[in-house]
Amino acid sequence: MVTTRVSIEDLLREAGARVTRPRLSVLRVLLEAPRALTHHEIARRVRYAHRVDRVTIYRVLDWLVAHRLAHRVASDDRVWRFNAAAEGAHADDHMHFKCSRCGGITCLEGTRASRRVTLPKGYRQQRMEITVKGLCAECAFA
Amino acid sequence: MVTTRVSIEDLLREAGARVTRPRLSVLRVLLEAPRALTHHEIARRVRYAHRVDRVTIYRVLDWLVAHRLAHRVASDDRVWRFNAAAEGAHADDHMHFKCSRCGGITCLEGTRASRRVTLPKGYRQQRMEITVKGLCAECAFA
DNA sequence: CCATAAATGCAACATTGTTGCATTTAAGAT
DNA sequence: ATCTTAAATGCAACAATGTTGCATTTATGG
Repeated sequence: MVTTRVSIEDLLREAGARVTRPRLSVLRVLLEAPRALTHHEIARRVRYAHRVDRVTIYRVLDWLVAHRLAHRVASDDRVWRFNAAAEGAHADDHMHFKCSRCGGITCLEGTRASRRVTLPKGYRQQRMEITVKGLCAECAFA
Repeated sequence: MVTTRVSIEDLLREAGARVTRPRLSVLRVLLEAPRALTHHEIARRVRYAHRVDRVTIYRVLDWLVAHRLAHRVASDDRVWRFNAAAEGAHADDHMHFKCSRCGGITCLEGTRASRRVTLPKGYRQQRMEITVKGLCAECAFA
């Protein structure tokens, strides 16, 4: 995704936030990433440009998620991953893919993670989370 | 599930393990639980009877999973949960349900978590993990 | 009862994330 | 351009979950 600095600023401003260097950097990193990134990966990329505290990055990520500029993706390795959701139109109802070799997580655009299921008596269904496990193109090739 | 002490011993012995008090206790706790338990919940129940080190419980759980006497279930709260799999026949291919209020996780017996999905070019599918979110009977009622 | 490998307990460490609080700063007001 | 102030940041300490190294204890076969 190609995004100029100006439009990243605009995204933040439209959300009603102060435009700060940590926010610009984190959002830019997410927008440029081809897949969901962990806090660790984000911090590494951000710090490559300039120093930002880990706690600040956690808080920026929380803020981005709360303001729907990013998605938070769970995984079985107990580490949150984050995706940019610049368009805001990114429905939160698709499957995710997790490579069992490199651990990378990507959204499976065009899939639907919703289906009515027969639950035990008294249970109420709200939504569904589906993760497809396998090998990504790079790991399958190697 | 009703299980006598003798049969729990047999389960361990058949798996080729020494029969020790921590293993008996942990497996018994899992067999008696109506849903998947966290390490914390297991430790609390085991220690109610006698003192066992946390590390030992982690190692017993690892051992049970490796020997297919238990299943390990991931969740978005970054905490592993464990189910007894006494029959060994418990296919590892069903959906899970997670209550968004109490956090409890149960297996949805009779469901299948496998479906072929169209992946990006070069990707290879191995399996699928499906979690249905909602309210369990108790929380839906309250 | 003995020998021994396996299991346990303990302390220390690792990773991921959170909280409290003092300091700095973006952005509107002057 | 400067000032004011709430918002954002940085830092230190803490919390939860899980792992590793190693000395001690113990279940089991002989």
